[in-house]
Amino acid sequence: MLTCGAMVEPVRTSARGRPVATSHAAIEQAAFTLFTERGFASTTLDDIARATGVGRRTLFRYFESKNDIPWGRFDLTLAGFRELLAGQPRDLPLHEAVHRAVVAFNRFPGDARPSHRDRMRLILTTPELEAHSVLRYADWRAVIAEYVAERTGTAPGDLRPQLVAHVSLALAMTAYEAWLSDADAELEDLLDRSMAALRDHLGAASS
Amino acid sequence: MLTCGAMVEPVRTSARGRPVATSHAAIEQAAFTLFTERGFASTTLDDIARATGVGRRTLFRYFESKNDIPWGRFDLTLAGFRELLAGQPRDLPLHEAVHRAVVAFNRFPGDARPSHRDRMRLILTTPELEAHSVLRYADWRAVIAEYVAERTGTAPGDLRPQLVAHVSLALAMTAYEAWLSDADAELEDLLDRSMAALRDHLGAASS
DNA sequence: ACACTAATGGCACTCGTGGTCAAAAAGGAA
DNA sequence: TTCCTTTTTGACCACGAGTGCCATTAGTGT
Repeated sequence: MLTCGAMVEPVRTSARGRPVATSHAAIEQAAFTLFTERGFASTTLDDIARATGVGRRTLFRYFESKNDIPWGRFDLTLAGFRELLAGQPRDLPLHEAVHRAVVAFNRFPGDARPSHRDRMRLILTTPELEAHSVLRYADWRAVIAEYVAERTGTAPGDLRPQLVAHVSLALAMTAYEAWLSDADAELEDLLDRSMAALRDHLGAASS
Repeated sequence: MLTCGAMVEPVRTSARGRPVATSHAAIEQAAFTLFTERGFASTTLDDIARATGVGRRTLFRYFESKNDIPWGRFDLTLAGFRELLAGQPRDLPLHEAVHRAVVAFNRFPGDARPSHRDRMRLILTTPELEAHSVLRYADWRAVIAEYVAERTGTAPGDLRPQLVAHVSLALAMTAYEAWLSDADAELEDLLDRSMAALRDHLGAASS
């Protein structure tokens, strides 16, 4: 669902003016520590500001809202997702291409696995975040819809692109939830198994 | 996605004590008028309280939050959904049974169509509401998961029930969004077409 | 030293939300 | 009628998220 944000700060255009006092990554880490200690709701923005050593007002220049903090720089990772889709072989069936890109998008280096899991657990088990996340998911879906539209010669808003986007998200969510509840399962396998379960459910041919 | 709330107030057990000053339906209607006039965000709870003629504090005894107002008494309609599922012939393939129940759940008497559409338009085009709605969707999904679990002899939390629930929601969302953007389309047709598009996408047999 | 620039952070304000509690408005019993 | 019980109401208060405004700060370039 998300790559860690790559932790790259968007290079300042000129070196003029007052230097920045913090970074997205710094805020994110300080906040995440507090969230796991006291819980998301009982951590105030004042707490996060104090922990980061920055004014409360400044936090809002890095993140649009408290709910956006756990997602990090998700927007940056969507560019990568777009590339993954574009890089799929054109002769692959559409559903296969989308599925492979989704799987690739959620492949993480082994050492990043634990933190990714913690992050997703926070997001998927905190009601406020669960709700807020649909806005991120919408961006993610848009990337898929665009790709499907391009390959089928339709508009992104048409039924087929939207359908594929929504269903792909449904598969990913199913896999993620299973991943969180089953300690030693591979996310990649779960994505495949979700897809297989869907085909099976609809009584589809083996592909 | 939702039936209008049936507008039934939960009968008071005894006629003692101070009588109620308003009802869910009254608040809902007053609020909806304001929402369409000034927009959701710029309508404050004070506005709604004033329009309904009750204290602001009282609103919270009828709805958990401002975001809950447009959904009305959705919880009550889920009971109906559960019955629709239970009423499907047992010899129907599972995917067919679920699909028919979803279609039936979203069938509305002709005269309720416009208001239902206005309500869904508000919910699906207001970011705050779009986000908040996932909590309602989760309840809706749980109903499906339970049914699938019961028919397949699994637990509601298992992969198959969760998968079917998520995908069913994806289909419904796709249909609803298409319904809102296409003035003269039937929701029922769109649900069928979404399902057909999914089967087609996966290269499934004709059923 | 001086101007310029960009980020910071304090202040004040609105609004949603929740806790507490006295007052209001009914019915029933003496 | 009068008092008691019951239940809802609504006022008051507190807290936290989010936002607009603006003086301050800390750099760079001349």
